[in-house]
Amino acid sequence: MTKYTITEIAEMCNTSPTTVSRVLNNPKLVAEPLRLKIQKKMKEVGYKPNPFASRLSSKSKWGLALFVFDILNPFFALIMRKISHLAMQHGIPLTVCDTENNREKEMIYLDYLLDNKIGGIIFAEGISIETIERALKYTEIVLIDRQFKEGVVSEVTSDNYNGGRQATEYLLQLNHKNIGFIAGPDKWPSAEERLRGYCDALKAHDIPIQKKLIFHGDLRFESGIRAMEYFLTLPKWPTAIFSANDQMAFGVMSKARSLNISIPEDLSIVGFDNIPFNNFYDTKLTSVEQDIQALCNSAFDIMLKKLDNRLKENGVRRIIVPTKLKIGETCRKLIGKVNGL
Amino acid sequence: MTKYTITEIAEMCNTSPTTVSRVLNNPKLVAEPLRLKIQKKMKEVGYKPNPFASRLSSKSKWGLALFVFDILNPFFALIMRKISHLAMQHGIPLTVCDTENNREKEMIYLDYLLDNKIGGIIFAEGISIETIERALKYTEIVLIDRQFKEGVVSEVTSDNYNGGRQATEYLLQLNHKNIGFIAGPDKWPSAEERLRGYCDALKAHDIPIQKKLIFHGDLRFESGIRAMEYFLTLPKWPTAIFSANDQMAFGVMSKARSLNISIPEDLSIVGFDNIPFNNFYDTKLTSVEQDIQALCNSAFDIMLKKLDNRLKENGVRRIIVPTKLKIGETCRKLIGKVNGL
DNA sequence: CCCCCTTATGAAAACGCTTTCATAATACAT
DNA sequence: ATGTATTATGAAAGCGTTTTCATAAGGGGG
Repeated sequence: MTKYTITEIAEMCNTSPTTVSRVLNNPKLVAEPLRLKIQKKMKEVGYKPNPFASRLSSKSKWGLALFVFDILNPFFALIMRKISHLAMQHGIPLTVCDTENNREKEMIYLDYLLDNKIGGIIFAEGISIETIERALKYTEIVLIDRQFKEGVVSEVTSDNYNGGRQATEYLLQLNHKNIGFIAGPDKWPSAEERLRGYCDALKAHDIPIQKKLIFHGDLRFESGIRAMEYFLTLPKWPTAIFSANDQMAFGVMSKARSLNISIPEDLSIVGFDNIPFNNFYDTKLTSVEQDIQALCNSAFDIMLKKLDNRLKENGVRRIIVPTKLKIGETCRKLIGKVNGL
Repeated sequence: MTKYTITEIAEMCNTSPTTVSRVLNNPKLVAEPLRLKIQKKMKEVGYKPNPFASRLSSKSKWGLALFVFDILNPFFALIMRKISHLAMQHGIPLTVCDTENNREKEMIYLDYLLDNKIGGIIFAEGISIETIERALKYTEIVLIDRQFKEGVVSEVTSDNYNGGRQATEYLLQLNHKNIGFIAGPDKWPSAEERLRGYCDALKAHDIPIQKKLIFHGDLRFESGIRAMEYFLTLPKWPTAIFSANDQMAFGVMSKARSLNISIPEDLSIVGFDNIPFNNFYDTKLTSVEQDIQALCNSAFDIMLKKLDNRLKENGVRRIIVPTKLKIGETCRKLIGKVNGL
C-alpha cells in the first residue's frame, strides 16, 4: 500500500527521519508547529510505517494470540469475536489458535508464536498448564476463565463458584433433592469451581453429596448424551441435572427427547454459559450466564497494560466477573411425591 | 527465544552470513558438506531466523488471512480450523477475520492487512464483492465457495448447483411436489447456484416454479424460524422444505416443533452443508454434504502456488468439489393424497 | 556575562536479514 | 593451451525503522 518511507516524509518536510520517527512514537518530543506539519503530510500522502522495519529496530515483541480449545463451541467463538474486535480496534494483529484440545497442537502453536516473538497470549479455559507455564517464561499472558496458581498470572474469570451455587440453590428451591451434575474435565479449575458451588449448595441444605450423581464430561455435546445415558443407569434417577456448560445440557436434552422424557415435566435442566443459541431448541435453556463482554474487555485491558508496562513489575491482576442465573423454560417445581424421573 | 543471529552462525561455521542465508532460502546453492555443517549447527543451537529482518530485506509480502462472515456458524468454524491447520503446517501465520456480515468491518480488516503487507487472503462465502475487488488489486486471493467473475479469481467451490439439484430430486422422488426453498441472501453466488439446482430439478419434472415457495434468508438459525413462519402463511403449505444451509433448517425444525408439526411425518426437511452437528437435534438432518476438507485443501494449495509464483502470471484456477446427499431422518415418502402439511 | 540546564533537532549507527556483484575455482569446449 | 561457462563462496550495500549520541538554541541563576 504505502510507497513512502520515513525518510521521504522527512525530506518533504525538510526535517530528519529521526524527527518523523519521534512524532510517530513520542510526539511530545517534537515542537508543535513541526509536529503538525509532519502529521499533516503523513495523512496527506497516506503514510504508514513499515511494521517489519519498526519491529526489527525496536526489537519489540509483536502482536497477540488467543488460544481456545474448541472454536466450534459458541462460547469460545464469541470470545474470539470479541477479542478480535478489540485487537483490531487497537491495531494489534491477532492470531487465533484453535487447539482442538490437543496438547501437541498447543505446543506447536506456542513454539511458532514464540519464534515470531509474540507480544502476548490470552488463554481461554481448556489449555494445559504445561503450555501456559512455558508461555509464561517468554511472553505476557492473561487467562480467561482459566484459574492458575494464585498470584502468578493475571486472570479474568467468571464467578464460577457462585454460578454453580446459584444454579444449584435454584434447583433446591424448586424442591429438587436428587440433582445430577455434569462436571467439566478433571483439573479444569473453572469446572472445579462450579462443582464446588454445587457441593456447597447441597451441604448448606443438608443434602449429602453423592459421587454417583457427578459425571465428568468434556464440555462437548456428545458428553451430554453420555451423561444422560449414565444417569439412567442409576437405580434412582435424578429429577434435575445441572450441566457445567450449555453444550452438554443440549446433549442431555437431545437424549431425553429421543427417549420421550419431557423437559421440564420429567426432568429439569440448568446449563452454564447461557450462550446466545441456548434457544437452539424450542425450549429455552435455563442457564448461568457468563458475561463474555466483560471477561474479554478486562482481559484485553490487562494485556494492553502489560504490553505498555503500565502494570508494575510482576503486577498480577485477578478479576472476577459476576454470573447471573437466567431463567428459561427447562426447570419446574417438584410438587408432592418426589421420586425421580 | 533465539539469541543467535545469522552472522554468529556463520562465524561458528567459518563461513559468511550470505552462505547461511542461502542454506535457509535456497539450499541447492550451497555445496553439500558445508550445507550439512551449517544445518547441523543451526539445529544444535536452535537457531531461528528473525522474521522481521527477513521480511524487511526481502520486501516480500507476508502471511495469510482468512475472511469468514460468521464464525459462529460451524461450517465456517470448520473451515477456519482446517485452514489454520494447513497454515501452521507450512509455518505461515494466519489472521482470521470474522466480519460479522458487516461491510465496514470487512474494509477495516482489509485495510489493516494491506498495510501489513499481507501475502494472501482466502475469502469464504459471504464477503462482499467490493472488499474482494479491493483486495484483488493488492494481494493474492482465493475464494472458497464464493463465485466471482469467471476467470478473474481463483476459486474453489462446492458443486452447489448439483447439490441443490440432488436434494430437490430426492424430495421429488419421495413424491413431494410442493417444495419450499429457503435461499441464501440475494447475490450470493453459491446460494444462487443452489436455487438454480432447485429450479432445474422442478422443471425437469414439469413442476412449475412458484416464487412464493422461495424465501430468502440470511443463513442464520433465526432465518429458518422466519421462513417457517412465512410458509405457514401460504394458503397451501409445502410438504417439504429445502434449506440452503443447515442452520436455517434447524430453525425450521425448531419452529415446527414448537407448533407440534412433526418431522418427518408432517414435513420433510433437507439442509445443506451437513455440518457435523446436524444431529444436534435428536432427529438427524438429511443434508447435502460439502467436503470441507477438500475445499480447504484445494484452496490452500492454490494459494501456496500463488505465493510461490508457481501459478503462471494471471493463472486462475477454478475447482469444483462434488457434493453428496446424506440421508438422515428428516424426510419421508408421501403416500396417497398429497395435500400439504 | 558566563555556566549549566532544558528543549528541539539531526547524524549516524544499529537491527538481522537478503540481494547484488565480484571473485575463485572447476569443468568443458575449442 | 585458451577462452567460456558453471558452480561455490564472500563482501558490501541495502531494507525502513529506532536509538544513541551530539549539537544548537534558548532560559534562568549567580
